[in-house]
Amino acid sequence: MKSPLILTSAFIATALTVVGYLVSDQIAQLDATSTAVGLFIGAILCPTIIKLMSGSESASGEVKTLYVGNLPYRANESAIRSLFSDYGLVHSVRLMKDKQTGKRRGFGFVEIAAADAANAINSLNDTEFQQRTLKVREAKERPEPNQD
DNA sequence: GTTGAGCGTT
Repeated sequence: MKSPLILTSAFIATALTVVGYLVSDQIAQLDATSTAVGLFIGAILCPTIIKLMSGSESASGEVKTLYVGNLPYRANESAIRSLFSDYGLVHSVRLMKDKQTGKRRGFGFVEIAAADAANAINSLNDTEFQQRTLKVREAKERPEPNQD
């Protein structure tokens, strides 16, 4: 999962070196060919870098954010992830904690595949989890684009 | 170490 980041960093470093070399070459010679090559590489690098940066999530498909409330304080993210993994492909789990005390506030957000989101909600909402009734709904705020 | 309606940070 972290290999693409390393490859991307190495790629960007190499790209910056090439661009810097071409710019220096342009300043030294003011050659039209090196200018064209620099512009060509720049035109190739920009979309590539942007695609590498934003393509890490769109490659796994649509992801929907779910709100999970009434969680037991003893519950951890691993248990929630394991619970939702039985009904859909879980992308990430975030249990919100108080920024001042660091204690758990009893609710969190689960990013799951949009195709399995409704299934997870209907299957886990108002169900018992560690002696507590879960509240599973769609997240009100901070949705990802492409929701139309 | 406690509590119990709610919608959030890199």
